[in-house]
Amino acid sequence: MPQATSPYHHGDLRVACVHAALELLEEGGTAALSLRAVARRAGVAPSAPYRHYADRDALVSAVAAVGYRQLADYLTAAHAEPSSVDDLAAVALAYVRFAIERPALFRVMFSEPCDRDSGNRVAATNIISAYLDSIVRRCFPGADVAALSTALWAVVHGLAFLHLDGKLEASRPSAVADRVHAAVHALLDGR
Amino acid sequence: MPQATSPYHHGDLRVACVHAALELLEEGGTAALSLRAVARRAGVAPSAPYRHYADRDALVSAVAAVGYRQLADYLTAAHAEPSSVDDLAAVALAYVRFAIERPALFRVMFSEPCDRDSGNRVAATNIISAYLDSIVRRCFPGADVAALSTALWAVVHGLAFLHLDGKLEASRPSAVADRVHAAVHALLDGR
DNA sequence: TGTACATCAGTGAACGCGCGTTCACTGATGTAC
DNA sequence: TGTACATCAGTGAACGCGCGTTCACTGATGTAC
Repeated sequence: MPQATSPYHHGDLRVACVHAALELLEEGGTAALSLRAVARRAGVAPSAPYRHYADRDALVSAVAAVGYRQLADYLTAAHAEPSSVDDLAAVALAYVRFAIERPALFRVMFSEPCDRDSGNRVAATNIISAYLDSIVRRCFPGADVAALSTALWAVVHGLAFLHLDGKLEASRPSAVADRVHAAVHALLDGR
Repeated sequence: MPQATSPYHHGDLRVACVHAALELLEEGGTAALSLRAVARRAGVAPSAPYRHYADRDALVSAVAAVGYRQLADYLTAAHAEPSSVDDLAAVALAYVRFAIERPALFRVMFSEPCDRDSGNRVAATNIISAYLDSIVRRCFPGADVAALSTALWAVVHGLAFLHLDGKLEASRPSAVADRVHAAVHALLDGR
């Protein structure tokens, strides 16, 4: 009895590799992400992934792209169409939470420029940019969209990294929530 | 004729290692920073650094600490006592420039929590926090210092990383300057 | 001032490791007749 | 419907690499008498 979806001969190693990579990141951090470990985890010879990915970087880029899509989903799940500063704070918190909950994936997504594999990664980044732009347009009509949108992305991105890197204490989720809430309000209230 | 300062027998390997590490980061990025490479660059046996650093992490922490001090100097050089939004934008730009000019060092400074070696790194981080707090107190009397200070750090830190990671185009210095300027003003004007 | 000794920074060889990547191969799948 | 063949996903052994760390050592320095 074959699996419902098995596009190729037997396993779909292409996506199995990405899943394996996500698991490895979750369990062992950035350092745990090697082509050999991925192959091992997928139950396959070390050379097998080369059928689907030109090299390590290609796999990493595929993983990053999946990460972007998941982040975008996470944000829109927090609020599809935020229209108040409080809504915005909720989205900001979602961004920071995503980073804290999946630190290694987050680091993979935001490390080194978008290699050559621009297509995949840049496109994924654009989804987030577009979402941000639409928020700014809705919440702050008349504002300089590009400037404010960049500024807001920077705020949440900075908060995410500062928590990730231990510059801001992140052990208690409520402390994180309070801090993000306070920061967003400090910047945007009365605007 | 002995060197002016040579605390130990001949070379001061302790600081030579840190200098070597800084050079390696500058030239080859984060990946180039290994204990063996540092020893090589310092013209010394691979095991020699172990006289001064317990392990690789200890060296990396020392490097990060130096980076923090340099960043603090860089910021105060941009403006010792910023008192207007424009002054603040200049400091923000200095922060971002530091990251762009020394990306590998910046990444070393802000990666992974402050290990055990808290002393050195946390102390260094605190210098930056204190500087920020003093700015906020001077520029925005009556504001929630902690919240606004965190928010501002997040903004500049986010801008730094987004440029570093290629999410914001950073090839033309003037584009970076304009963007940072616009972002800071978008957030703080009329405050 | 001169000798004997302790200290300890730096040596060099060796360890075991996991990595990325290559290569000739095998064996199941799908296609053409 | 059945056989012959091409395709190509996955195998497994091997390559060369640089890494972090250890260990017994050597040799220059500084100290005690």
